[in-house]
Amino acid sequence: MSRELAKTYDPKGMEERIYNKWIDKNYFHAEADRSRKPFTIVIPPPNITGQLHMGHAFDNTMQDILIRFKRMQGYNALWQPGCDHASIATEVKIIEKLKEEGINKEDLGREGFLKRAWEWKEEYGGRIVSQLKKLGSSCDWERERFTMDEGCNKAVNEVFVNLYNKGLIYKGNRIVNWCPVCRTTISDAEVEHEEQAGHFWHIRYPVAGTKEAEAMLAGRKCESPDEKNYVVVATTRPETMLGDTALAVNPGDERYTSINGKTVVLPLMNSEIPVIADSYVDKEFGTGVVKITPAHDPNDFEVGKRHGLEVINIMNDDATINEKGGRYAGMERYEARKQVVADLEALGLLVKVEDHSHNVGTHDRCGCTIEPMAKAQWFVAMEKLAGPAIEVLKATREGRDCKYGELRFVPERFDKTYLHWLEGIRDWCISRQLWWGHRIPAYYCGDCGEVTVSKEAPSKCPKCGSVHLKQDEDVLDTWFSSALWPFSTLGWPDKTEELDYFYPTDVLVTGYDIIFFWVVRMVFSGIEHTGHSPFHTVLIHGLVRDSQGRKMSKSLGNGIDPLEIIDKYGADALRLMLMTGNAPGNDMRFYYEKVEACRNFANKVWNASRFIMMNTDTVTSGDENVRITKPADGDLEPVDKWIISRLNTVVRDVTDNMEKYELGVAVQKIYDFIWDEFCDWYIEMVKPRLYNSGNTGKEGILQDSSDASKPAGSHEAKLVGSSKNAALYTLRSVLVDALKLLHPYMPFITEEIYCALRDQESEQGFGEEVPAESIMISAWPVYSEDKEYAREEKAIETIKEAVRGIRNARTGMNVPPSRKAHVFVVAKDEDIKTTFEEGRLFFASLAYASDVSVLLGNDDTSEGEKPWGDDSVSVVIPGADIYIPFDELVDIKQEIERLAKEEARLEGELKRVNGMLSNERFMSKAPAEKVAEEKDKLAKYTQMMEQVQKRLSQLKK
RNA sequence: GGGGUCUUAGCUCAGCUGGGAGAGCAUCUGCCUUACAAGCAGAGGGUCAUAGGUUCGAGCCCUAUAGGCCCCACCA
Repeated sequence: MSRELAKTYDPKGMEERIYNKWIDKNYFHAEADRSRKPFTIVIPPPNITGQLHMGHAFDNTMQDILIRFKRMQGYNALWQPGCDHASIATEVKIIEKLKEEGINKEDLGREGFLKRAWEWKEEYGGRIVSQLKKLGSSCDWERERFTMDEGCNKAVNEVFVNLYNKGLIYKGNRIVNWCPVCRTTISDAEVEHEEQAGHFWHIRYPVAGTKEAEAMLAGRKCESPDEKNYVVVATTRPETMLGDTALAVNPGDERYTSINGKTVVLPLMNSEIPVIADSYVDKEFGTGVVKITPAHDPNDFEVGKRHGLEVINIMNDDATINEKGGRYAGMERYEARKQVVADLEALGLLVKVEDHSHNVGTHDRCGCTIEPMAKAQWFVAMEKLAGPAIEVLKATREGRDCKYGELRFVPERFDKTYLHWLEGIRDWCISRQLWWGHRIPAYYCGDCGEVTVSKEAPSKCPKCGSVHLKQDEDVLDTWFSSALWPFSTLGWPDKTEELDYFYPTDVLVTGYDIIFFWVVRMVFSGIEHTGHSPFHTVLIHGLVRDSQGRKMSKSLGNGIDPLEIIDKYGADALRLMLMTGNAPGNDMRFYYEKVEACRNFANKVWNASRFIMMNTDTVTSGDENVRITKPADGDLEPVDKWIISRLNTVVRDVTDNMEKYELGVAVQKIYDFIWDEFCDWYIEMVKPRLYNSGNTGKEGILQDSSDASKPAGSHEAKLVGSSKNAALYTLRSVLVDALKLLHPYMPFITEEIYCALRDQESEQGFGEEVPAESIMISAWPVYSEDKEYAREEKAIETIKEAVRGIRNARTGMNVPPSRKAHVFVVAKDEDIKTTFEEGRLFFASLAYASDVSVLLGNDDTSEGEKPWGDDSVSVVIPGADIYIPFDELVDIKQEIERLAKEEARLEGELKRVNGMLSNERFMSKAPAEKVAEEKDKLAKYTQMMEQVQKRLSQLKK
């Protein structure tokens, strides 16, 4: 029974059916198994709030390709899936949804809110997973995890307590990035800097005790002021002066030695503040005097610490001015700025306003301008953790052994990004003023104030015994739990079999935009808690942009939904499109034309397979005993050996490329092999053998046989004519291997065809001893020296050259394919003659020949007798002259022109080759191989040149 | 301010450790050749940004320049 393929490739319905089969068969599942080598990838957990976008499609296609490739190579491949709770992103969405219902989160209270959040998770958490399935992702769904599940929470608490006890987590009052919209702190990595046009306000601060100060305190302009009694400060943020606690000058700045140590009166606030000297101040910049606002600037904070200055936070959490800001209290920060400037001007204290562009920090999520504020928060001390994370990469790069394992980036250039970030890293603020997330396991005693950090909630204060304990209200940065993902998902901190077997994992696949957020943190966490880098390779990819090169974004509305593409073109086409034609780590653009091209390729594969199956059917159907069998080497024709040899090379190269993560290059080779070599050449070459009954002197019809190649112990089998059998067997076996190479990229169509081939009743002709029940668990093809046929490769190349030459000449003269002609091949030697004789049948068909005569050419004798006649088109290829008598169709003038063009081309080649070979330095310094190669070319071109010139002289007579 | 990256055919991009410039799309010319018109056979089209250097040999390595993009950075 054979299963027929539909006429046109149509992924609809097929993909889902196949995916369900894979799930049913449990192919994606991996168990720890000491007898096999593991290969592990942990998925970058998508946010539960997320919808599959092109970035996910790109990222997960790459992972699936690697996993499927390794699985077929025999590795015990685990792709560990799961989702991220995405603390702030999710909380924001839930708040939005509540808002629609007219509820705000405080109404619900913490517990009520969390209940809603978990409901949300249940509702949307599965959506992204089902979308990943549509893409074909072969994740081990039985092992699906969530960054906020019980196990991950256990890991988080373990790590927090552990780091706290080591002094690597601490609570401190420091400047943090405060988002006034989200009302929470964020980490440095979440701040985006953007250049903004702003101003430089030059402000006078009067020296205390002067008449200028008196006037200001009295609330009026000073009449005829003495500039010497003012200190002028330039600032970009005048409103922060409300919290100034000093002015600072450089200790070496002679302009200001006289006022150093004196006090000035802070305008508007009318408090006295000192002028201090600190080397932080740059003499060259601005006026050389800096206002110091320790509560709202990280540098000022440091200066303040050095000089024991008061830290006055003048803002509320929503960035309005608080009661410390005097009469500006209640104003929004930019409104306050306006008012402050106006008031200064009224007091005659504004010297000038300059245009000035400066960097402003914004929150990457909401875009709001970050307010630096001094706050008591939890931090991870980074210096000690960063060291090993730097070392493991450097050691790997320098080829040194490292006790933490290995770590490399592909492409390599990203290790600079990684190192640079780590080398300049500052402590990581991990507490967030949110509810959705891992709550900080710190407990405060209501009586003695003792802080207890503990995995389990303590029942009483360990210091005073009080039971009035209150857990910290804050939750952890979402990346704190993601950082543990490679090992928390495998059971850590428990010593599980999975952890022992699958960890450290192998490859991490992610976009370059996630290196700081996630990769860095996984590496130092992995090393700190497990002693190993969590993976040896980080495969980095770029962004998928729209056709104009813009980032896909919601606000632009230029996003393309991968699910729509899958629906229309199939997941295979989308996957191929994402993997093709772009270099590792580079961004790519999305074009519908590209997807279409990939869909067309799928159709090509589909139809080639259909062709092969149809031809198998015509031979085997109607007679149960007819089988396609593995041909003896002697039954293979040169074309068969040629394609087998070519495939063999492709197998080697593709495997090599994939092992080096060159996925785009690899698939290009598969594509070219299938389309150009297999479909456009091999199938065409083999057609005459399939269609004609009598060919090449070998048996072409069904016959009884007692051939030894008959499968042992089989029933009375009939063999197909051996040439036809060899052709069909080769077609099928090459197709199967090509499908296998393609499978990681296009899993669905390759599975569909593989199974159809398998079902077709001709198992011995399948191409492998025992076909697997699914291509995804079949064995990856391996290169074999036995499959190299150098002689046949060369022979077929020669024929291809002849065919191309003939087609070219015919097109040049506008000869339609229907106009067949006798083709005379005059071979220069026996080898070439044999080549054409052996290939006569398909050569004739490809060259539109009515008949082919192959002669052994002898330059001297061929002069007289010319069976092809004078009015012939001639084609010169290495090793042979080809003549096609077209009589009335041949325009001698045109023919001369064509040959003259060829002569000119050869002349150029000869000039180049001769130039190289006459260059003494080339001859002495270039490798012998290269020199020999050039000598061969010289011989080839010389011969061709002679042929062309001879023919030209004949024609010109 | 530091770092990275790009500049190759009309468009979008490949080109792996240096050894005769490629693909897809687009354009032009023929073909409904019984797997495929989502196809087949051909064709045109590129001083590989510019200038130096290393080398027998450079799209590829080095330096500088111009332009584009990205990331990082506490000069108020």
